[in-house]
Amino acid sequence: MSYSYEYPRAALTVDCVVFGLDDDDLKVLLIQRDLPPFEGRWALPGGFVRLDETLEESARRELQEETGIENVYLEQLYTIGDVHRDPRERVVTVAYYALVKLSDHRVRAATDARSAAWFAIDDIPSLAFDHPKILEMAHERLRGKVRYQPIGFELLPAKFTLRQIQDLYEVVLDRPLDKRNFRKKILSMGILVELDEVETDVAHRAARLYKFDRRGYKRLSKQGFNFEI
Amino acid sequence: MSYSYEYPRAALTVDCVVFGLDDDDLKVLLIQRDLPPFEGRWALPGGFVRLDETLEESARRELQEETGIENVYLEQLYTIGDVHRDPRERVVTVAYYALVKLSDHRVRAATDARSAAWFAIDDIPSLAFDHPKILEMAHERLRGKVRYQPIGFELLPAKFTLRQIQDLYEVVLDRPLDKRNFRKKILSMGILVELDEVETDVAHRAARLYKFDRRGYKRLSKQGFNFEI
DNA sequence: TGACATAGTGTATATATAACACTATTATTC
DNA sequence: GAATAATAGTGTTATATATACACTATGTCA
Repeated sequence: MSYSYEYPRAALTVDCVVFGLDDDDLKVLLIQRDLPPFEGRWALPGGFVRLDETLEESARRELQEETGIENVYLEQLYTIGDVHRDPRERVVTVAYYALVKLSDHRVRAATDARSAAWFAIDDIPSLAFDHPKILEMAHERLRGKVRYQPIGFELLPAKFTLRQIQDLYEVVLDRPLDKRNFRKKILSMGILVELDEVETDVAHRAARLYKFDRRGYKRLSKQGFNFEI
Repeated sequence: MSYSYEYPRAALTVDCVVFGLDDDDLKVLLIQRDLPPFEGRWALPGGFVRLDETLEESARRELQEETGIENVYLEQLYTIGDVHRDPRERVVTVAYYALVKLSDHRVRAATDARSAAWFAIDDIPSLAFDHPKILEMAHERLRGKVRYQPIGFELLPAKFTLRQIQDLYEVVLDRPLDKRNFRKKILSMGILVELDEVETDVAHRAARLYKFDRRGYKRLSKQGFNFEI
């Protein structure tokens, strides 16, 4: 079976930059290519867009097929259409990125990929295509995003400590934050609810638990507030 | 002549949201469609991506062909790929936006378009496809961008007054700004050079002229500084 | 020379950010 | 059960930034 068109068409793909939050490390999910071009090289998970799915659905499906990862919140990053970015033919790719909690997502390789694995952000192997550029872009966007939007609450358990949020921010921003200032700021935003519980099974003073107040969060997001930490 | 592929492919288009800065009005460039679907309806200028041009080159070419406008600085906005956004077949579009000085750009209609014209941002006719959504997105992005980057210096003449920049910002932000605070802020950024000249041919005290300091600007952009007005 | 139109200027207040160190609580160990 | 270890939790001060606000200066034109 083949499909004909009056004018030539570019192939359309999606690529995903999935950042994984380790306890104190930011990692990226890569797959090892099983087919030419760049056979054997590491690359961003991704693949061809089908006609019956939206771009985001494509990204989600490819991610699932190639790495086994599901249920992530993807955000569109950029569309790259340089004429010769793929040696075979014209390929335009829509890049997405996501931030997930690493421990929630055991990877497993599947179709089209020899294997999938997490790599520390500052120890990335040589990548296929223009994927280094895409990865760099996504990393920059992630760091930028943190500055004006609270991120990552979906990465925390339902109940969490303030220290856990701070760790999350420190990993993404890659710098230490002042505990008192951080707590002041994040509490003043009114998106956390203090619970009547503390953490258990720790060999030191137990920290208070909080939960995320989705309604307060939505109210703030609409106002386009600043989240300078 | 026809082109065949093993798998079906989406058509790939670009669409341009060009904002035009009038003296005290923000306008948008639209074309009237000359062909079905949506024949006769107003729409964003745009069209199919050719295989030998990048996405941005496509956008630039379509803009030139349909409206006669050239030499604008386009920025990628978003890629929209809803499955049924075009009634004919699957069409994925990469949207770009730009801000230009309206008086510099006389429009003239051309291929595929009955006519091209500027419309005030709050008086937009019913648009084809999902173009209302794209326009809304671009408008939001433009307003957001102003907040953290100095914009629009390329829209001013080589020598300009502080009042002219302030007008520009007031139009984009759609609210009045305090003259003293604005001047303080913009001068403190070190991207303007005070000239030894004043404007001429005005029926009142002449304002001092400034020019834009490109080097200072580049230095600042790299640091990702804030430009809250 | 007086009316007009816009240029140009400074201060006080409120708010946000940044820097900084000690006490409190709990589990564990001896 | 006292000492130790580990992290939780807490306020103040200094500095920088943002906001609000009104009058004088200078030129043109009638």
